[in-house]
Amino acid sequence: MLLHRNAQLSEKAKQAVQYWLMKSEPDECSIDDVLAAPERRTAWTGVRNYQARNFMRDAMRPGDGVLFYHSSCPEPGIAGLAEVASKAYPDPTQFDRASDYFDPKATRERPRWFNVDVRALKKTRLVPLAELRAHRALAKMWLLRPGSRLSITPVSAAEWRTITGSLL
DNA sequence: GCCAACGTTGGC
DNA sequence: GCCAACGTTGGC
Repeated sequence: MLLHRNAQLSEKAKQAVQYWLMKSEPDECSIDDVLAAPERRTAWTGVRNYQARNFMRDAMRPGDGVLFYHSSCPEPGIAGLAEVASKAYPDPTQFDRASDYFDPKATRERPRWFNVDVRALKKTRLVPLAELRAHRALAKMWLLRPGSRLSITPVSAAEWRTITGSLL
């Protein structure tokens, strides 16, 4: 019985859905753009920050929940819901000389940058950054840390519930 | 366009 | 390994 319960628990821990916030500049790729794309899906290429890369490469799993955030725009904030749609794989833009994201130090044998695919689920009302800041239950969100600029940040299950349950 | 906060690069 | 210089992010 004890063994059985432990097995169930560890299985549950392994499969627990994780949550993320991913920033995108709407001029480049908005929630509408992804919803309009084939299979409502896009490759999250172009991330050139090691911490954000590591989240994708080492932690993200298909099915993880994603808050789709619009940044560097007139109304920064959460604009939609999405999910991780693939495991991480080498970002093809690092090998493309014509790409802004070309990295001369990356090789196919030793890729430096990875990305996942993201599938858009729905557009939501725009939840402005100021509203997130004002919400006490979100005080510890990574996004809201002073000076935080990371384009991919973890979201706790409690934060996810707060946002999807009472803000959207 | 400003600027604060970070991250990266490269000389030493 | 230090650290100054430079580049980038991203809200305002």
